[in-house]
Amino acid sequence: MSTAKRRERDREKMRRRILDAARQLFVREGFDNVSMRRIASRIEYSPAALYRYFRNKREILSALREEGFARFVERQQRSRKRFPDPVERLRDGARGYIGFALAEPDHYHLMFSTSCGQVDLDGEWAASSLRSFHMFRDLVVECAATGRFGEVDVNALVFALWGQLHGLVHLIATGQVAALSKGADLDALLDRIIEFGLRPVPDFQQFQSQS
Amino acid sequence: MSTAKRRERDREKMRRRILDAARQLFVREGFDNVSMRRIASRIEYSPAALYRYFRNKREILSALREEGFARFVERQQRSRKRFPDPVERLRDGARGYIGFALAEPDHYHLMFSTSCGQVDLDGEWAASSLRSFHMFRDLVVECAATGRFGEVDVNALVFALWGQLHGLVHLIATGQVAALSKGADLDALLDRIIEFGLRPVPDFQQFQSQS
DNA sequence: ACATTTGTGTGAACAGTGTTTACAAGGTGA
DNA sequence: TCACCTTGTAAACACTGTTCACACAAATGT
Repeated sequence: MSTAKRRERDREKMRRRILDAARQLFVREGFDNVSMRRIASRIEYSPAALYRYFRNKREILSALREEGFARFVERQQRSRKRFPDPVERLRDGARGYIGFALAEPDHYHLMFSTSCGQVDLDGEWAASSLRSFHMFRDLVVECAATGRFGEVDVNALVFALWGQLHGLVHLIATGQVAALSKGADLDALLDRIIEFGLRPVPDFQQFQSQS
Repeated sequence: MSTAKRRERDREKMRRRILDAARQLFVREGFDNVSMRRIASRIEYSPAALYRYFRNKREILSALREEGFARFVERQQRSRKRFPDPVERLRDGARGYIGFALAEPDHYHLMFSTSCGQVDLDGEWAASSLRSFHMFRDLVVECAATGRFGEVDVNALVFALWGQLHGLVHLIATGQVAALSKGADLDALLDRIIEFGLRPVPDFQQFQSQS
């Protein structure tokens, strides 16, 4: 009776072991520089064993990405509760995004950089990625409603802000910001960049000053 | 006497043939999915022959990237002459950058996407990439001088604008803009995004209206 | 003219890759 | 006890990037 469930658990345990081994290796050496044989030997199994749990190497990466997105969404949603002002949340979200890329570069790279060669909008990606996209979109809609960004088309605003964040994080994650602005206070610099990106439109009147 | 020069020319011709074959293949199938054997067979040589002209596969990619950057810089410098106003040039540069990514996705991908796995700041990249970075930086400095972007630190401004552009192009190049905003007029959307990204700071007075 | 050096192309091999397959062992359910 | 199903494996397949000893031709030195 319960053997089925125990076997299910064992199976999940094995998947975990594979994923953990794979993540550690991928992160340290990059997806392409890690072979199935290495992953297998790290958990002391034969290479073919991995194929009982994952269809192929890419599927291991996909599973790790999925986990990364889950962690990311969770992290962002925690901040969501704390700030009532949507712009404040956007600011915090940007910091969180950058912080995530800096604090967990392993997950970040797995999620966004690894295997850029293939643009994969084939389902697997869509599932977890679309969720965070919609989260972001909703937030931007709220921000647009404050008038801070003028009458701009929401679609344009979404891509402008998303692209901005995405690009900045990319520059940071690839070390170009650090390399090209040596000696500067990185945290302060990032705050200035974020603040500039969120600057209100010229004719924005902030009428909700405390009262 | 002239035999040396002729041999040099022949050598260059051979390099060209290899590069052309490699580019066509890389672009269509991605760096990792193209083998040295395929490149070789496409120009009807043995695989080992390629190693007389390039140290390894990565060096072929590097050479192609170099060419891509040359084309890019040249294209941007042409626009540079046409517009006296730096902000206008920035706008045009952004359009040019996006246009380049859309019109020559092969070069674009070769330059920015391919082989993201390895962050390569090892000389080869620095040479051609730094040039276009400095071009961009100079332009931003000019823009900052107009006051349009307020008193913001130039460094922050550079990364804010660069990241913005970089991220946007990435979203476009990976098809996410097209996919997520189906049916919208892409050109108009992009213009709105660019315009939003270049919006002046709230207290900017445009005192140079014609006169 | 001859000998020698130099450059170019090659087949075969090496060490590695992702993945498949035929097969063995062992627990599960009837 | 018997069939079944899952898990693990060694061996193989068809690749990969790269190297090397070797052949051949053209350029050079004498």
